[in-house]
Amino acid sequence: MTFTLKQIRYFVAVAETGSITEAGRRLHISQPSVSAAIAELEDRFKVDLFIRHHAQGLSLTPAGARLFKDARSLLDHAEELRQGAVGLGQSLEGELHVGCFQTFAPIVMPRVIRAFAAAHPAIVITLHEHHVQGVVDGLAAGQFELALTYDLNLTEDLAFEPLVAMPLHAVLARNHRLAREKELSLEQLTHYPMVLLNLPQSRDYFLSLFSSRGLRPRIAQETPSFETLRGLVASGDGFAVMHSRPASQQTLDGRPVVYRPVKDKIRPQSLGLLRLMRIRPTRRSEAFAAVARAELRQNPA
Amino acid sequence: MTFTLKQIRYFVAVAETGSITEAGRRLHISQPSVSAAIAELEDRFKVDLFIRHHAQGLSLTPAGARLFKDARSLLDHAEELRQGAVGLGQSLEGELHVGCFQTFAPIVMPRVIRAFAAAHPAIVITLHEHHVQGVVDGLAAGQFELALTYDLNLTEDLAFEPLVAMPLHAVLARNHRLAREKELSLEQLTHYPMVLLNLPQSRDYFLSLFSSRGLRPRIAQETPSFETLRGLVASGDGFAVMHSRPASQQTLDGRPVVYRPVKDKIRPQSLGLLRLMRIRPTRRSEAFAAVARAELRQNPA
DNA sequence: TGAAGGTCATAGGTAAATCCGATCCCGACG
DNA sequence: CGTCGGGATCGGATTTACCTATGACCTTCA
Repeated sequence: MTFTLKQIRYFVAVAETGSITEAGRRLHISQPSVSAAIAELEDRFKVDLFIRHHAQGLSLTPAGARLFKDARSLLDHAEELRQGAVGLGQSLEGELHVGCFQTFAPIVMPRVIRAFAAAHPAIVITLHEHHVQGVVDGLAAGQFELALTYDLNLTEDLAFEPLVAMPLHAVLARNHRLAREKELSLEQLTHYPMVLLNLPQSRDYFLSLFSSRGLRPRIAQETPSFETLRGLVASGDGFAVMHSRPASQQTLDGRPVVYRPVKDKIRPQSLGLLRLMRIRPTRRSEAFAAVARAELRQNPA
Repeated sequence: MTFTLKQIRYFVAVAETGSITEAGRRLHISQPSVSAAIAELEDRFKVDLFIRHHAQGLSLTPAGARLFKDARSLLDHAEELRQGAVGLGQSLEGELHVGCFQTFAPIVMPRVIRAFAAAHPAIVITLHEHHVQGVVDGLAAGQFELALTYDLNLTEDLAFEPLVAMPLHAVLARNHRLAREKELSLEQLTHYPMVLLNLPQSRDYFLSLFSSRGLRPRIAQETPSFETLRGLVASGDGFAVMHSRPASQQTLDGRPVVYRPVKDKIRPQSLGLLRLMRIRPTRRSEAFAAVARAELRQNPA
């Protein structure tokens, strides 16, 4: 049907050595094989590529000389692709796409990325922030090969490696009545209005924490934005509950919020590394996982 | 050892269709063949290129997506080479290298090339002028695949197609004593000084015309340049003998020369097309040969 | 909750391409 | 003229490519 890279390789070797026998030696292959490859190329292309000088090798025809240029460049191109392709899995250079649950992306990713950049300056990371299901979908769609997220919406073909246990906290304005308590119960909280994070999974999750205990908090506000949520809490619209707990106790508009542990027996949310079970990890993603482990285990958010 | 163009083709088809089965259909090939090709690529490169979604096709991993770009460009490159390669023999476009014996190159080539350019405007001709042996060597070395020359220095592996018989002429200044004669004999000429074309083959050839008849012309001047030769003749340095006979009777410096047939029985020199026996001609060189035949046969120099 | 249908992977058998050694052939060269 | 050097050809063995059939698994729909 069409020519072969191998034929092109043989052709280039012959053109370069001016001899089929010598080309065979160079390619660690027999002379008849090379001869056959050249003959087939000439047959396919309906052009004579070489002038045979009996008993003293061959030289290119004008047509052969033209093809020679193209052939070498094609071989170079193929070699480039091969280099790039093995690099795709092995090398610690190039790009790495990482997914992250959007709520704590601004909390943990800057630290992890900074540490990673220090360890692997040749890898450029692209961060993809999504809600929980979006992270899972992105993994499945191949948008990124590794993600930092909660152990939510997991399925059979996902491999989750927990890194940090994140217990539930209540978020309060510093002047909130309950801010005096060291710990809080969900029951206590329901006496006050609540501000709810409205993301596809989070919303149901947070509400279920209450409803499974027969509690029905009064929702004063909802917002899909984590920072807006903190702002609403700080300005007195109500309390909120969250697993992620930023270092800063200040909202973006400069007001103070406080975090108090929830004392109900609630399974801490697990922040960890998520990847597809069946996909073999690249060296880059392994490297990222190592950095994330070191960074988050020793120094959780 | 390394990957195959076919594997790349299969890979691209799968990436484009998002399905191994569909790619197989598109390639007119069975699904397991495609599956095997992909598996081998992933094995060679040690990277997973696709995420398998059971019962609903596959999608590219980030690594696969990177490779996809390179792969398509490599395929394009290969296709270009193929197009160019078949074009090398078949197409009436591109370049054609033609050799020509230098003495009559300025006489016949302009006409032939003009006619050829009219018939095949997409082919650009490169002219290589040499002495007779240089033309033969150039053919053998693949510098050009076709030449216009005399039937001299021919060997077994050269195919010569005579086009025009060129009888021997004497070249004289118009005021030369012998210019009055309609025809001349070599014997008559030897009474006057001779100007000799000094080219590797021509020199021996012209001298042998005389010596084989027991004549020894007196050489007044020698020159390797055809135009200089005519100039010397016109300015009275002597006569010359030649086979080629330009339309113009004027030398480059404007003086008149005349041509008179030589009446001795001398085999006319044959101007014709020369090519290598064993090399199959390209369509372009066939086209050139046709034009040269038409142009020179009907209207010899 | 099966059943049907679709997808990719694997297995086994066969056809084809690839490769090699031996040999032939043909100019070059002494 | 005989030898040599190198390309082409031949026949056979091995490897590769391909196909059909089948298995495993998932999705979808009744």
